[in-house]
Amino acid sequence: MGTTKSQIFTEQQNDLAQLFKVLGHPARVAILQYISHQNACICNDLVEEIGLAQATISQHLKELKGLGLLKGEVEGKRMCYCIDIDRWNSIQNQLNSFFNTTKSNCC
Amino acid sequence: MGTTKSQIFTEQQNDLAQLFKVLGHPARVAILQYISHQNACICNDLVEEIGLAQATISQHLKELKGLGLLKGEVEGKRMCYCIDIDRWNSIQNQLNSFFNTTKSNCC
DNA sequence: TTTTAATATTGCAATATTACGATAATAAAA
DNA sequence: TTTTATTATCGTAATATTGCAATATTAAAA
Repeated sequence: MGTTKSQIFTEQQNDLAQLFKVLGHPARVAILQYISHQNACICNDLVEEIGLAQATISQHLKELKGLGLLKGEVEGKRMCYCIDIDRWNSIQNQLNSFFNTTKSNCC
Repeated sequence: MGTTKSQIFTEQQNDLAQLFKVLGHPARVAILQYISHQNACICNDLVEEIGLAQATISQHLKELKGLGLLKGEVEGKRMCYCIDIDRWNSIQNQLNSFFNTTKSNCC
């Protein structure tokens, strides 16, 4: 037990839940908001800005990268993380499609 | 450790993350989809439909209720769970507002 | 080459989540 | 009133997540 029984759900349901799950942490919400207001991002800024340890920030960035929401570019010894706007839009569409199809049949 | 450091984030960030988090489980996605296609819902149907134990389904329903997404009506010895459409729309708006404000400043 | 700075990875402790059996609670039916 | 059916709650086991210190990695700077 303790493990989500993914095999009993459709791929679409698992994917959608995964999207929500990655966005379901205030640090990751804050990271996305901060990056979007900088037009660029250096990880060390985030450590000061957010107030979590460097290792923790790096871990959260990894999850956002895993979803394809962030793309990282090496700039010397720094990393510049940016939001992948195509992926961003595609995810927004997926979520809206879920909301719209669900509500249209609602009692 | 193991606990999210909510106190370092804004209320808005915590609330938004909480919304995403509750939606971030395939069983809860499946429950919402199933309810919306029934126009009404009896918990026992869900147990058969989803394939998780009754106690587990009841727990997931509780989380969705906690978010205000579901409203339950007692019908004799049954519960009829419905999606609260106002709350549903309000959550969809919150999410879209997050997506739109974030992307508008993106690099 | 050595040092320095930035980021990633590893290992671990603490807490949270998921799932389910057992049981309680509730209300209709017999 | 007793039984039956439905849903909620409790207790617990298994796994996942969060967070951080320590360390590794990488590349520029000295």
